[in-house]
Amino acid sequence: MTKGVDTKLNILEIGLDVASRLGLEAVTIGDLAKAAKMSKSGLFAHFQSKENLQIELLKYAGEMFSRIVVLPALKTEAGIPRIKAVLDNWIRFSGALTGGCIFVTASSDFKNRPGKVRDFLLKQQGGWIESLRRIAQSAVKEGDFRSDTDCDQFAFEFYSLLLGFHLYSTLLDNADTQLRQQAAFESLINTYRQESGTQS
Amino acid sequence: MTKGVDTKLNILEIGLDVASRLGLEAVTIGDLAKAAKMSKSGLFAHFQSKENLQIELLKYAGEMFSRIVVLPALKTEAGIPRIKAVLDNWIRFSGALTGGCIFVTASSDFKNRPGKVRDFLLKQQGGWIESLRRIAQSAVKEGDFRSDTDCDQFAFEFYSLLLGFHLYSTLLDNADTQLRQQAAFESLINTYRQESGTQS
DNA sequence: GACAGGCACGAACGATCGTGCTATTTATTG
DNA sequence: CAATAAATAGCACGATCGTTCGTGCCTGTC
Repeated sequence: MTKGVDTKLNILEIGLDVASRLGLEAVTIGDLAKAAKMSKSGLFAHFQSKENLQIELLKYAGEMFSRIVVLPALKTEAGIPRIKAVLDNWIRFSGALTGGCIFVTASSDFKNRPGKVRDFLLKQQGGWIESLRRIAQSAVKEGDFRSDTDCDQFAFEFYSLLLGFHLYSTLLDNADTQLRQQAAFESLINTYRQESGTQS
Repeated sequence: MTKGVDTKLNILEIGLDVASRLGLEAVTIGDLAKAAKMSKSGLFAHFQSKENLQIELLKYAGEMFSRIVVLPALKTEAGIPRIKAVLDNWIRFSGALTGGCIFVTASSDFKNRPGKVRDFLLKQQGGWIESLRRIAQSAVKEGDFRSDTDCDQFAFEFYSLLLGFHLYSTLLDNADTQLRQQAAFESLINTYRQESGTQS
């Protein structure tokens, strides 16, 4: 029973990279089998359909996302430090895949492709935005953000910056992107910052 | 000579919508032919390859983009009003296609697909960002933006907001997205605004 | 009324798509 | 080591992919 699991994880690992590059819909059973050095049917047997494979890829990526981005951030001091941690972790997660964050790619891919994959992706994205909202809220409670902060608005603006970073760093290979992202983040934080104590 | 051109424009019009929904790579000659009520071969004859079709779609979309987004903005009063015009026009352009802005979709689709299509898209995206930079620069000259403004940085942050809006409005069907976008835009503008005269 | 060119069509190509079946090999267990 | 179960491979399927080719229909010119 243990051999199958290993193989499956290997497939998912490889598939994740392919999906991040070419898109979740463009992942082909044949290509994936070739990349995993397996036969088409041997690989296919692990999933029961392509749709299932796509969902399992998203699930696998979701666990990776929690492990790398969310959970470590929650162990970081609440408030602005935690938000900074989310940013750094997200960039690390996105950089770990050849084609960048698979959720961004998949969102573009499935925005108009109804079905179980889209439904699953929507749930994941909803959870992610909700996480951002909660982290902003903890920053309010901590006194780092102003008490009248619209946390959903913050989530929107923060995620937007990530999307901008993602496009710049995957499509255009602009060398300054990291610096731009850094500057934009600090500017965003300053917009929400509670003006107590020293201020630059 | 005029019949062929008409047909071709019709194909491009339909293809643009399909490409905005499913992605530029997922546009299938067969599907497109069905949508245009033509035979596969009849449609194919207008282009000489799929790659060519994709490039012509981008070119067609680029002209539409200039006509709807950029040119009208340049006729608007320079400075913040012009920037606001770009924003409004972009949202209108994006909303005119079922799947949103085709360049955002295509960027995700071709970020790791080397070839002529990607090269062409890159040139277009470079031009667009350059336009944003220039418009920001004119806002500096007009005295609306501070004189130490990093115009490329503004372009990055502005485009990021558009990407955020795009994802929220195509994938998630959040009702508040338009308001979020509006608030984020004003917040962004205030970050760059020259503090001369009255200020809210 | 013969002729030309532009335009669209149907049929067919090799390749590949996702997905079943049936063996055969490989692991696990008694 | 034998028995059993799990994992993989081989092969074939109908459908569709991008592309080519030959043919016929229009429309206008001499």
